[in-house]
Order: sequence, then C-alpha cells, then structure tokens
Amino acid sequence: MIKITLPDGSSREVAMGTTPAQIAADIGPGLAKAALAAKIDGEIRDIMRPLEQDTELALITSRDEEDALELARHDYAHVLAEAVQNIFPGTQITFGPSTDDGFYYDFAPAGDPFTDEDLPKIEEEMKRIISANKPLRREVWERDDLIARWEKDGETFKAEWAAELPKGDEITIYWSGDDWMDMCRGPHLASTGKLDPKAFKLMRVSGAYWRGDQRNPQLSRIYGTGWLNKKQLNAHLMRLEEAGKRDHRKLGQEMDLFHIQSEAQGSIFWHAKGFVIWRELEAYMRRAIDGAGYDEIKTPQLMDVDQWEQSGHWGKYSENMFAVPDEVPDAESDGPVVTGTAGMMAIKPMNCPAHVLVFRQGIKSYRDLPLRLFEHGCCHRNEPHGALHGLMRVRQFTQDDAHIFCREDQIVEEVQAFCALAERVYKEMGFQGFAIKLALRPEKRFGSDEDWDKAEQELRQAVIDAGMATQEYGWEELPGEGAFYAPKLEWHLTDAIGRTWQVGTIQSDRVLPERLDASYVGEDGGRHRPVMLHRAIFGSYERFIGILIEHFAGKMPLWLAPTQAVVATIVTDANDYAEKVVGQLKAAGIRVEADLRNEKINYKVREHSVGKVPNILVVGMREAEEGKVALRRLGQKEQQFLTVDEAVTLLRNEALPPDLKSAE
RNA sequence: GCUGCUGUAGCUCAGUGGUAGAGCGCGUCAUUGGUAAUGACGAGGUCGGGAGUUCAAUUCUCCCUAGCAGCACCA
Repeated sequence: MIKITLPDGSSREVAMGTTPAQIAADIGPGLAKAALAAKIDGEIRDIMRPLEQDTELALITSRDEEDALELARHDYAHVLAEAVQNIFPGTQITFGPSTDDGFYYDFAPAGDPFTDEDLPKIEEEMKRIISANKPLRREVWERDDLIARWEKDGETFKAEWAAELPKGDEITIYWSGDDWMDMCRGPHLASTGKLDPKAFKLMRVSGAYWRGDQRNPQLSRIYGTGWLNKKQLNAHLMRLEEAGKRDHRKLGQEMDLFHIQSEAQGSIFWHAKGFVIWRELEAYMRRAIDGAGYDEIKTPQLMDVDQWEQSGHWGKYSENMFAVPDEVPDAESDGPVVTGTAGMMAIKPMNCPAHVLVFRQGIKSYRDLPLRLFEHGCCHRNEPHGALHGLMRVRQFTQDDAHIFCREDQIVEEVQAFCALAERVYKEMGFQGFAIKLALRPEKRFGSDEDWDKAEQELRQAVIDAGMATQEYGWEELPGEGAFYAPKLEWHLTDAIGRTWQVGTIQSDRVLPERLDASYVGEDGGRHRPVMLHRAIFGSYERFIGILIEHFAGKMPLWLAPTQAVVATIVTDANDYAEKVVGQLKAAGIRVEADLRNEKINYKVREHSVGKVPNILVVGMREAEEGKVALRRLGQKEQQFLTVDEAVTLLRNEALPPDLKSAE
C-alpha cells in the first residue's frame, strides 16, 4: 500500500500501481470526468500512469487553466501530426511543441511543402481523430529499439534525434490508439476525446529549419491555435482581430502618417502628419536629456572603412553595413562604378565609434566624467529582406542614442539614474508597465571573461540597488542575448493589449574604449580607460512611433495627435467666423484645420471621428452670433458650449506635453 | 536569406483565354443642412516587370521584383 496526500490535506491508502484516474473515480464521478492529468509532487503526469510510492497528488482539471492549456496544446500538436501522416503518407514527423497560444508541428513532406489549402482537410482529419476518442498510452522503450523502429518507418529525423540521446537510455513514446506513435516526454491527456474539436484552428503554414538552424534542411511547419473550449478560441480570434485593427502600417496609411515604397524598401517616407509625432517626441527627448546632464552632438554618416575596422564593426558586423566607394560615379559608362582603386567608406550602423572620437578630442580629466554624449543619430543597417516590417524593422532609423563615459566607480550610479529616467519617460508616454531584463554574454563576442563578469555584475547590481530586480518589474536574465561588445539591460514595454516591445537598453562596454584608445587623466596623474555606457530609451524613433500607434490604436494623446482639432461649419455663412476661430487656435499653438466644405455636419463629424481627430469644434450661425464653439470630443456624443477664449485655454493646456504639464 | 501566399483605379476588393468592374475617395452641379455617410453626373487602370505557350494572355507556364505570414537574423 502507498499513501496519497490530497491538496485538502486528507490522505488515503491505496494499492501500489493505482492510477490517479482511479483515485479521481473513487472521490467522485464528476471529478473522474473532469480530471485531465495529475500533479505528483509538483510534476505533471499522465492520469493513467500508475503511482509507485507515497506522494502528494493534485488532480488537474480545466480550472487549472495554465496546466490544462499546456496539456491540451501538446495533444493538439500530436493530433495534428497524426492527421497529417494519415492524409499525406510518407510525410516525416519531427518536432511539435505547444506555444503561447497554441501549437505547431514541423514536418518533412514527401513532396511539396504544405499550403494554406491543405489546412481545412487536415482540420477535418484532426476532428475525426478527436471524435474517435483514441486512448493515449505511454510506453517506455529502449533507445536502440526505438532508433530501429524509426529507421524502419523511414523517419530519419526522429531516428537522428533518438540517436543523440544517451546510449542505453529509456525513452518514452505515446501511442494514439494502436496505430500511431510519437516519441515524447509527455505528459498527455488520457485520450484524444478530452480535447474539444471546436476549440482549435489551424492558422498558417511556414518554413522552419530543422533544429532552428539555417544550415539544416527546411521543414514545413503548420501552426494552430488551441484552447479548452470554443469560447476561449473565439476570444483569441477576437484578440487577433483587435491587434490587426491596430496595425501601424494600416493606420499609418489611413491617417496619412507615412509610406514605404519599393524604391527605398525598409526606409520611411514621413508625411507631414506623421512627422508631427516625431517632432513632438524629439522635442520631448531634448528636454529630458538636457535636464539629465547630457550634451547633444552630431557625428558623420560616412566614415572610412579603416575606422570601422579599428572599432571592430567591420569584422563582426559588416554583413549588415552599407559601404560605398569613395569615388565619383562615371555616368557615361555602363559598367560597374567601382574601379577597385578607390577607398571604401561605410555608412554608420551605430553611433558609438564616432562618439569615442568626439571624446578623444582634447585631453579629458577625471573631473570631466561622467561625460554624457547624446545624438539623434541616423543609422543604416542592411537588414535581411525578410526581416523588414513597417516601422518596426527598417534599414534607416534614428536613435535617441547616448554614450556615457565614466569611471569604474560611477557605473552603478549612472545605470541607476538611467533606470529612473527610462521609467519616467515610459510612464509619461502613456505606458503602464514594463519589464527589465539582463541580456548576458553571447557566443560571438569581444573582450575577456573577467570583463564580462564585471560588466554583467555591474548592471545586475544597479538594478538590484534601484529596487527594480523584482517580479513587479519582470526582472529576468537572458543568457546569450547580449551584444557582441557588452551585456545589456533591456526595457520591454507592455502595450494596451498586453503585447510586449523591447525598446530601451543600457550596456556597459570596456571593449570599444580599449579598441579606440579612449583615456582620461586620473587623480593620480596617470592615464585610465573610461567605461562606456551605451544607452537609448525610445530605441529608434521609427519603431517607437510604430509602438505608440499600436498602443493607442491611432488615437494619440492630444500632445502627439497630428491634427489636434478641426473647426467644422454647419452652414457656409459661418465660414468667416470659423476662419477666425482657427486663427486664434493656431496662434495658441494648436494644430487645427478648418473644414468649410459644402457637406452636412453629420458627414463632417463622421469623417473626422473616423480620422481620429481628438476635438471637433462645430460652428453654425448660433455660435457665430454668440462668439462660441460647440466642442465635441472624439468618441463622445455630448458637446460643451464654450467661448472661443475658453476653448483656446482648455485645448492649450490639454495639449501640453506630459513633462511640461507635470511641471506646472 | 529560406518556405508559403499575394500583387487589378488613390484606398478596399470582385472578375474573365477574346485588352475590365464595384464601393469609398476625387472632380462638377444641385442642395445651406445642427453632431458618425444628401443626391445626380463625371474623370480615373500598359490588370507589378520580363519571357514563353496560344490566332489571342490581365487570366495558363517560367523567371524577376515587391508586399504579407512564419523561419533564420536583430548591433
């Protein structure tokens, strides 16, 4: 007999080899039906797997949503694989885990990769397998037997994988009924019928590399989203639709903010309305850095390749750099412009080397430190074509970039000050939450391990000292994700619909000052190396504006709204008055337009509401006679009747940037 | 860069082996209306580019190119 302790503290004696399912049935038929798996001493296990010793046992039902979803999605992935092999004999299975909202499975098809048209019939087959309620049975195999089995079945990927497991290992496999099996650690539900055939949907196909490595064969991946019931699935599909409505590329076009065209792929044509947002952010950032003791500089776009060789970028980063020959093109000739005799210049992908060159001008004393050099630096990076994405991933972008040159003993203090500045900026931009993460040394890197140890510890310590290394701030360390020259702290913003975006960063770097020979004179009269802190808060203006558009769904806060108000007339007789009102608002710095078109007021209100104009000032003859306006706020039906002076004062105050507002 | 899908009017999209259509937008006219679409008329397209098959290609095939989704990449 073994002793089973239940979550309520009660315990019972059962025979060795009793399954959690039997215990559930013993407790009650309702639970027996609802139980999906068992948590044994904190580890999730199959409900049909016999118990072999005294344990603490909790039964998992759909109420334990996180665990239940994980189980279901894992099972959906297996059902997907089984369905695909039924419909497309000869397809090899490889790997298929659960994801944040569903599951996928990577296949090696016998013929062409799958297409979207294949998805409906695969879905049908999955539904059939689920409805057949096939039992999922765990079995332990000896490694070599399994390899032999996979080879016999022509499953070369599976065989390769199994062969890499330690020799003599026992490997678990799961049977679906008696006719299909996959190698899997588990756990699984007791049978396919525990899944809801209406709670999943296959979403798309894509390519994916075997083991995620570009050098390996490309497999055909099928993605699905999977849930516990239809209601959850529909809610998820609604969320996707909501995210689609916020797409900054769509809103950017609708709101006439910017465009991209193939002649300059990956670079943004900012329209007047979009660039207003940029200008407001830039002015805001200048006020912020001025107040935080930075000096703004401007450095060259083009530098000799020699300089990039010295900084190390040419060696580690040249595949992402644009280089041009220092040569006058010959417009007459048809052939290549480059003669091979000219020197090469490279367009900057980063601002840091140029900032070191500014630092190196003149002799710096320890008294000059920390020296905080800021630049709105326009960088170009030759990103892979497939990576380009609206404003989020571009080839030309402008950073709010700065490099803080400081002494060793100033690092923690500077990082902490930056943490505070970043927090303030994100809050003022209208984000409620963010997470801070520490990206640790990558494989491909410069510098000694001791320097990396030190650099990582400094960043870690600063966040701990700032009291931000907590769950509340989403504190987490990410091995292998650092830059090639330094570890980095990353700020991840959470937007209005719960998505996260990596924006700000600070990195502590000893490599570049060394390579470019930056030094200062210390108290002792000797030369010392400064440490360089690379940092940005927005990251890039392009991307940050994209994030803002998606976060606010285009309804920008008033200070950022491209058009802050429209004065719309009801009758043409009110046109002169409307022009006068517009003039007064403009004089107060409000971005306002007149709508004097020969259209009905309904039409004008609708158009500007759809256009996300935050304030519509309606004027007819009544307002003209009384010197008033009828103010209608975006999304509201009620109006306020105000004198023009009142409206000007109100809007002017509301339109103040957040940093100026809070200063009042 | 890899895999799949897509490219038709300014925008969103329909359509066909015999050189094209809708809605919105735009223009003109009528209308002067009180808070989410007034009506009529009109202009507007080398159907992404190139090659091939065909009597004939926007439609079928191939190549290129760009966009989209994912993968890889992301200082």
